[in-house]
Amino acid sequence: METIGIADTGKTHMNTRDLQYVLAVAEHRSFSRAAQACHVSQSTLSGQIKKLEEWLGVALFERTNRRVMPTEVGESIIRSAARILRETDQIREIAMSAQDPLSGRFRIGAFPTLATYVFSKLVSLIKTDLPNLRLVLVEEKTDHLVAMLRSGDIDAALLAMPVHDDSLVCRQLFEEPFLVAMPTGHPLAEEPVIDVHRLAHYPLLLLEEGHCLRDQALDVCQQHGMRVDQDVRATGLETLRQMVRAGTGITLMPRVAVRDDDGIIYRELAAPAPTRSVGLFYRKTSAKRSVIQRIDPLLSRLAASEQQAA
Amino acid sequence: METIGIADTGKTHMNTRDLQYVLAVAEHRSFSRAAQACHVSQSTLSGQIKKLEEWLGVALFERTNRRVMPTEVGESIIRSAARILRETDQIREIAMSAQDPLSGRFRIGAFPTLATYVFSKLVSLIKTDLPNLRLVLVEEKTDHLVAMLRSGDIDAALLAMPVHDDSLVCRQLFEEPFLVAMPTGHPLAEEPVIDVHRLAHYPLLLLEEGHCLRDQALDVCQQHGMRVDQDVRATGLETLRQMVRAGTGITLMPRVAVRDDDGIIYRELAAPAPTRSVGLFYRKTSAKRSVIQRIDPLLSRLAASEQQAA
DNA sequence: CTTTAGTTATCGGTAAAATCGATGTACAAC
DNA sequence: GTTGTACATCGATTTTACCGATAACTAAAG
Repeated sequence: METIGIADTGKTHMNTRDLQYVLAVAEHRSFSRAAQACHVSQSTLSGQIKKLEEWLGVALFERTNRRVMPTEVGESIIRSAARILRETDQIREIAMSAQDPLSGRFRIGAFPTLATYVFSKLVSLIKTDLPNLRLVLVEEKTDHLVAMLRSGDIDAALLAMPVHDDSLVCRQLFEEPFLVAMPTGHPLAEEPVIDVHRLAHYPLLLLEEGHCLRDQALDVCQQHGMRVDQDVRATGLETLRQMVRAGTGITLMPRVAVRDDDGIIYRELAAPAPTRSVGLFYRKTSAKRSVIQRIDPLLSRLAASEQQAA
Repeated sequence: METIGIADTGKTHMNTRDLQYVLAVAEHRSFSRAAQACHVSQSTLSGQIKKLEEWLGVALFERTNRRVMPTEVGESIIRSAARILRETDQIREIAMSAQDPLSGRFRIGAFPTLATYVFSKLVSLIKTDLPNLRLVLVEEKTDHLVAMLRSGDIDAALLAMPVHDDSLVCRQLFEEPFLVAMPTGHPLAEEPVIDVHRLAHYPLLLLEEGHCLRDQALDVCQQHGMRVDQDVRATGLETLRQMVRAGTGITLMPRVAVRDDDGIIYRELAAPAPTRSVGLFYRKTSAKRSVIQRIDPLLSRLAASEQQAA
């Protein structure tokens, strides 16, 4: 029969197997040899090719008993089929190389007053322990990070606890005390350890709205009846540090941000010292849990070294 | 379960249907809506995606009850899947547009002493009647054309009959008488119609080996005891014509090649005049039979106009 | 002309896969 | 809690792919 007109074969979709059959026939120029190559019976291969041809409404091959050759359309379609099979191979390759989740991309976020001090160390730890992991670092304020976590824009985030979001789970990493930062010559600098109540006399400099460090500091203030310098809103922790050095006031500073610094004196607070708790957050459903499980101990080591440095 | 490790799902091949499922989920960000869009039940779609994921060994989507989002690998694979579906669409388009065989490529051959005189007319006929047909013309000697026909390098050929090849079929087009071509002033020119036996006195100029016109002329010679000028072997019909004009000798010329020509006189041969029969040859199994059936009448008209011109 | 060896096409039965509908399970909102 | 809504799972059914045997055909050899 001529292959004009559309036969309803009930077939709805193409199968890569069929395309391989087609390519095999095109290559071997024989149904039976192609069938051997595909490890199916000749009848199966003939039948499948026939169905495909009926579905397409065109003959892919011109059959002689001595020879099988592609038709003109067949040639075009064979080229397309080859492209498709290359692409399916690529899918398998993508999947294969992703079998090892440690060689993928991992997007992790941290809020600004932590990110600066943690990311560089995190990067060097990851580089040695998980060299194939492509790390993407995101420094955003906490609210934004939570939104990104939920929408899948990042895989994990270092956040100050607590964060109330049922779709997320958390592993606590370290508890970090706040220290008092003051300019050299400040009256409080005379004591090696400062009782929180002493701070009531000195209005605290804070970061602008939205920074969780601001909220944490505000918490401390409210608990101990401290005052806040309402006129100053620093945009970043380093700016805040400069202000302290310039004698504008004093502030609370998380320990990660503490460093030897001309013009500034850091003093611990007396127990029970106010702290902030940092945890690693990720979606309960995250597909990257295996990566997270590997990163977790690294972060713990990082946390331990922080404690030790103090 | 984590998607690490290779699960043997018995699955062997990818189906475009599955890829459409994947794309639908990626688009609708929901299994149930995707299922609706694909006109299958949600259970089917879930099951198929799951099987695909197991086969690939990676999760394509991260599922929450409120949200479905592609994993990192998922994104890559979704892009590949989109490319594959585009390509399968193209296959269908190729097949569709080939439904009309009259818009394809048609490769036709003719032997040299015919091609020159027939192809130009054939082209103009096709251009008006089958404007979408892309015509490829091949001028080769008969043996080569037969080989090309058999191997599928051309779809049809105009050949001098008979051609003995069981894989080919033939439709006779026209029977073409040979005329005698001689220089002006030749003794034979005095008669309006020449009896074949008169030619015995004048050795015939012939084409070189391999040309079917040579074989045809040799046949005529043997049948009527004519002689051949063994020293001359023209490489083409126009060369032969120049030789005749130069007075080198006389020759037989098929009527298609006859034209008003200074220095040459053509004379018909007395009945039963020797002829050559030209037919259209194509493979029994040719996928282009529908095109051939449309070209056939055009060739007949061409043949008729030849007869009439005489 | 008959035989033989090689090809593709076809048929019936069987194994496997896709599908459906119903149900299970988890989560979020109220 | 309760309800609503999502995805996962299960068993029965339909559809599909597959095989083996065989038919139909061709080319070449006897």
